[in-house]
Amino acid sequence: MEGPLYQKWVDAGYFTPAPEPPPGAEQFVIVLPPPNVTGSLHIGHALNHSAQDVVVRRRRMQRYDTLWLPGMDHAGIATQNVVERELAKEGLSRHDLGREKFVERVWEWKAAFGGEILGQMRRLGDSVDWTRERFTLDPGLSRAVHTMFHRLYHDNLIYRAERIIHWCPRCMTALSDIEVEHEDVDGELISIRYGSGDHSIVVATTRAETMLGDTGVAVHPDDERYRHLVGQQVELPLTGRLIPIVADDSVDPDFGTGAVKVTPGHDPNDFEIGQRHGLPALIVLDERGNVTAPGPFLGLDRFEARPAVVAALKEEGRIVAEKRPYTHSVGHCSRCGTVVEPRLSLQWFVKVEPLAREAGQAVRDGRTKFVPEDMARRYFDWVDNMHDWCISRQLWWGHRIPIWYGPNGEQACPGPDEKPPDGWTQDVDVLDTWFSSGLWPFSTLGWPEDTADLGRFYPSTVLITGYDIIFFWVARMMMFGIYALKRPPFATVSVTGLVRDQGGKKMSKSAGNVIDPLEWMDRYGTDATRLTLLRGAHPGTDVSVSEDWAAGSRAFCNKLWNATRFALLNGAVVGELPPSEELSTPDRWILSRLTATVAEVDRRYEQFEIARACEVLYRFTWDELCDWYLELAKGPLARGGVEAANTRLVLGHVLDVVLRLLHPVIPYVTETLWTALTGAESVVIAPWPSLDEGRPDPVAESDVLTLMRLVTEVRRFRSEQGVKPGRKLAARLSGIKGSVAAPYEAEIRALARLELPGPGFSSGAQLPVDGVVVEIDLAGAVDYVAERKRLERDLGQVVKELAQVTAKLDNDQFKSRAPSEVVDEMRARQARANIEINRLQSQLDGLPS
RNA sequence: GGGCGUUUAGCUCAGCUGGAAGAGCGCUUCCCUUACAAGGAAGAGGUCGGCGGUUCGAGCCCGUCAACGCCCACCA
Repeated sequence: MEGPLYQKWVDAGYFTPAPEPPPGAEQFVIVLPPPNVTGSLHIGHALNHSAQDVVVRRRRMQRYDTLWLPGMDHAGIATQNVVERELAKEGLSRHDLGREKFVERVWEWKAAFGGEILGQMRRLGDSVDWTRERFTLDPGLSRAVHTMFHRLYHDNLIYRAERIIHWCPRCMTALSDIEVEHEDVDGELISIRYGSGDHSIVVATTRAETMLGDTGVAVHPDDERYRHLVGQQVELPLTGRLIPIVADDSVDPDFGTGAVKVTPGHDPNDFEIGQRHGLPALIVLDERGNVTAPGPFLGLDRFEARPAVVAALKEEGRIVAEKRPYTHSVGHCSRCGTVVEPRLSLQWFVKVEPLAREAGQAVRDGRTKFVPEDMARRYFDWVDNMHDWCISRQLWWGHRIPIWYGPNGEQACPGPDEKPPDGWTQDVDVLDTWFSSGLWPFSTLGWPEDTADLGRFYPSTVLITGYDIIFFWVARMMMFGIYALKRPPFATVSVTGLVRDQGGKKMSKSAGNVIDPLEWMDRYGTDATRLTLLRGAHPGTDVSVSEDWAAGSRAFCNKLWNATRFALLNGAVVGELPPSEELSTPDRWILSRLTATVAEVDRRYEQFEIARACEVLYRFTWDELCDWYLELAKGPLARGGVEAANTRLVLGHVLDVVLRLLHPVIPYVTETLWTALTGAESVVIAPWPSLDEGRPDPVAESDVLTLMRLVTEVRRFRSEQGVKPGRKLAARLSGIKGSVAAPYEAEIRALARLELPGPGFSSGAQLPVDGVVVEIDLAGAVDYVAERKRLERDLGQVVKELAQVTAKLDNDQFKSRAPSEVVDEMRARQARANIEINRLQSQLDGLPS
């Protein structure tokens, strides 16, 4: 039913806000983190989108002016890689096509295969406004990107400089810090002697090949071992070059030999040392990672060059100690896994400090709140320590940098409506994909134009996202939003955890523990999949999911289905409820429990405690509604008359309310059941339940508790005595007259399977409960076979324990106690066991055969 | 190297401001009772990671140790 229902909702326009904001309605806007155009729905999306959908659907039912805007990110490197791989199959590279043709090809790819995830979002039930779908490369959004760049440039917040950046030799582009993943790698620390005799110094390195680019050696200024060498020159092996020894505070005298080889062209620290001491930066690796230094290594790949350089050094007797295993952290390209190479290169940067300061301030002064609050700390860690952001990428897929260069080396940044001077050429690089993502909360609404949507829907109310992207994405939206519109882009950032497997491990393809939400939707249904994830979605904490949970969620949906079916078969209707005085105690009880449920569910939702809300609803529906109320309703329904009419109304009402409460979590099942129950158009646009729809009734609650205790006591007695569930017991309920349970004797008898006492009744067992005594005639009622089996089992257990007494004492006690004590203890245990055996045996003997 | 988090029943996890230990799954026993066997009824199972402290009272607060996990990072 899922597909047609979703289509019905879209066709009816439920997810699209009214053309004009309804008078008096407050806005509720949620920012969808735009998935990559190459993406496919994974379990993390499923959790995140479900959580967002819950919040949005509830607000919509509460009659907020609600917008959830969908769209996709062009995902620069990721997408370009996909298309490049496709071209490779045809034996082509992007250079064979040329820039224009290649970009065309990417657009064709997008039209044919991109955006698969949008269909998957429909499937998941995301109640997004498809009429406002956006893509980061749409003309409007590109205009926003250009405008933003233009403004930042003229505010001196964007600059171009030669810096050491992370370079991916496979993608052949610069990367920002966040596109690099650090991983511990086992390497070797190699000690090399530079210079000779008194004029020599030993340095340590893990990247031997970079020595080809060394232009100095640095030591700590206070290091006595090397003081005499500072200012001198040593010979760089294999090259014959002389390089100076400099003194620099950044050197740790306790690490390695206390002397550092300085490679300003390929190491960020070394670059800074080089700047301080006027050491030139040599580039010895090209953009593919091949050696460019003249000599025998020219053209070798960096990983071929490393052993080759070591071998050559060895031959010259330059390797001092044996190479030592050394674990250190190495950066990898987050897109392709290639080891990144630090490389000096001319790139564009955003000057982050002033923007990040504002972004931090907005959270510090409470304009934007984190839920849970602790998550703000992670955010501060990030915004307070951000480096300048490298935004240029040597790619073709993306927003081209809006800078033009003149014939004499001038540069200009015209605005989106200005023309660059004739004959000038545009920068060939594109912008980091996160640059446009950072504008998402307002570029999607028409900024920089002063559109109606922008006024109506900015800033947004809440952002719901996993903590894994707080840093790069959230921080960037905050910086840009505050810069462009003077207000942070959202009032609340609600953080969800990551989805993990049953062992709490992160899901990854290599670990083979990935759960595919699409497969779950096939096997358990979309609603069960959503419920499974949401039942674990405590704010900010990771969710461990498993098949068991999914099966449990499916069972819940099924339970709800069957309960509603039962209600409809018995004529449940939604209508005006009779006054409480006319209702039975169970009717008043369930209405009272409903009030409590509405109140608690609402409170939990309000605080993003979706898991708690689900739990409360689960408990109410299953334990109270199905296990007790439905059972208690069967009597009145069968008896007919006013009782039955009232019960039908109460049942219809309770289901009406509980289905509306559940709708945000399990939209499809609730839509089907609620429309069947009410005959109304759709639960999507039904009003959110209010407290008025329940009736608190402490007296009914306590009375029904008594009734439950009576039934449960009898059931326990039956179970313990081995009475078959099907067998009815003759019983007298003495003292029930005048008790609160009096009107429900019939219900109690039905639920506990008790018959009226007949002639010759004899009271064999008495169960006192709240002033009522249930007297049961045991004649012929007890299943002595079952009782005998039970006693025999217990007896066997005690005999076994007796046999183990000696062994247990050996293990546990013998060493630490005096032998006489041990013997005493053993005798005591044997005595206790024998008493128990005798007791059980005599009970067994006393049973009728 | 820095920061954060977790540790409660066999498994996965709740437990709000300290006031008599909870759920789901699994397990045991019985039951196809006309909404539901993807179900019903009744049970077993925990020294709340260790140690120390505060308190009339600690799963919850403080200290400390341990194990596990995550994030950040320009340690040659």
